[in-house]
Amino acid sequence: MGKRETDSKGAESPVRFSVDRSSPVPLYFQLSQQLETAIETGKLAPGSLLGNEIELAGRLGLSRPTVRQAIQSLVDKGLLVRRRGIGTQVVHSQVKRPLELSSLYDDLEAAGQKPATRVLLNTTTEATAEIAAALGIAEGAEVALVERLRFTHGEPVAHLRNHLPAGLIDLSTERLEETGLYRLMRAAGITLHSARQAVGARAATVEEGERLGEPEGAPLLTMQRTTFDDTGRAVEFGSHVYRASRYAFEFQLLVRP
Amino acid sequence: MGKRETDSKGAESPVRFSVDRSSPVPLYFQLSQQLETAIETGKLAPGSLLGNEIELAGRLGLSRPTVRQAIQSLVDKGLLVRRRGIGTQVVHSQVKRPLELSSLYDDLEAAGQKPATRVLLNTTTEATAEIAAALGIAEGAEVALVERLRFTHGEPVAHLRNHLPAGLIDLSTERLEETGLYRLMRAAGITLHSARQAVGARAATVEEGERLGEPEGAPLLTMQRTTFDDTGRAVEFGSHVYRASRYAFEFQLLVRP
DNA sequence: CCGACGTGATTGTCCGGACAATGTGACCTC
DNA sequence: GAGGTCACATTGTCCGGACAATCACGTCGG
Repeated sequence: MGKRETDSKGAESPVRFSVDRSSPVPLYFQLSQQLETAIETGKLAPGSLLGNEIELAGRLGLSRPTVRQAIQSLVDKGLLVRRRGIGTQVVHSQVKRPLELSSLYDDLEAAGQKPATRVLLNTTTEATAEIAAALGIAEGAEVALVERLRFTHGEPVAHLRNHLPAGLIDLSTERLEETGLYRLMRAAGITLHSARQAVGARAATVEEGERLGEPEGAPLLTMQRTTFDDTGRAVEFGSHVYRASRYAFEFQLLVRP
Repeated sequence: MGKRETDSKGAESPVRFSVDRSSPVPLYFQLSQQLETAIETGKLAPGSLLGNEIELAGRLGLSRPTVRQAIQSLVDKGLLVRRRGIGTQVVHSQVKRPLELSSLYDDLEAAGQKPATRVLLNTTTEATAEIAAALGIAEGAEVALVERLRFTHGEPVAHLRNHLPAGLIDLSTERLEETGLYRLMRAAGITLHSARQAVGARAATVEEGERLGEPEGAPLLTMQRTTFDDTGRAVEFGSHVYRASRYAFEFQLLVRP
């Protein structure tokens, strides 16, 4: 298919933006949200120019740095591309989410599935050497241990095993069956910052097969993840197993030059 | 007057930074690189404060916006955390790479392995419906097709199959055996922008097992990836298979609030 | 003794301007 | 007509300043 599209550059600012100076929401954020909405709804066509920053600033009654800040945030999101001497263009690829640190629960819910959780285990134990190393605590220290089965449409999808430092949050089995672990942590005031992940595959053991409804030797997706909050403290270590026949990781990622 | 004696912040600047105004390298970038180096080498200890922006600007002979720009770039990388009223802290978790869009070749090379490539196929073919949809071209259109085996230490690690729009770059078999595909594309002036990936697992077929030295039914990691350049054009569709016993995806990701 | 309050420190937001670097397109020369 | 040259448009970088928002901590009052 031809890449060339009708370069109708005549369409000058079909979209009207405005900011509310009495709002506590930062001006650049108001603008970036309006821009993002216009892009997502197609009001700003892919490939179209955005109009130069100075004129845009003048039209909105903002300064150029403020407009630049708004634009930059969308460039960081991958929605816009700046070209010196040309202007700022709307990227016309299907950018969705640049791989958020989301729980499986959120993933499934976003995919329109209705996730359910069965808590198999909710207790405390002593950290093994592996767990202690991942969480940065002493071997033998007390840690919370949660094992869950995650279902969609009544079918098991994954077996989730999580270790958390003792006393970090209150893990009620009821709430664990209602929502995802990350939501509970965020609700407890923990600000997640980064995670280190490893994704691999292996054959199912007999026990794993029984739990997940797969035969022995069936391929399973594995993920191990250590999550850190913004102080650098490890707040969670997860060791998860997914049915490869039912689940795959899908994500979008951006290039940061 | 009741001057404050608790001047604890004064002892917080053991590192000296400097900028070269005659260099064509932007000042904020010079500073951010020096900061990054200081963090990586441990000269700036994890958890330590950075000294407030105004003082830092004055010490370097820069303006505060410039210093802020340098700091912000490292905050975006996950190396620093800003706290209003407190200061800017060095994160003390082991941040490595926030999941770049890298080729397997670069991954292996960075891991200290010595990757080798054998080109199995380097030709053109007609796009199937799946390929056409992934690349956004017409079904039956001509596409380049490359199949490679990737080795480390003489052992096969992955089987890579790539489809590219016809005529995008010149795919010489020799260069494909020397380096990775992404490097060739970048060298051809293509600026990679984003990619959509799916990672899953499945059991090896007989043929796959023979190619990779695994028995039939062995678990394999699979990845499908469509890569886009900054105009939104799809430049590559890859369908890859990795030996799960020899390879796993490892990466770090950041939370973008 | 303990909580409310204020104060200082620091980052967050915003402004207006200046010049540099870069890519496009028209113009000019050969 | 082909190719190089130059003006123009646009983003990139940088400055100096101003005020607001937020957090830690010491002080004061109950």
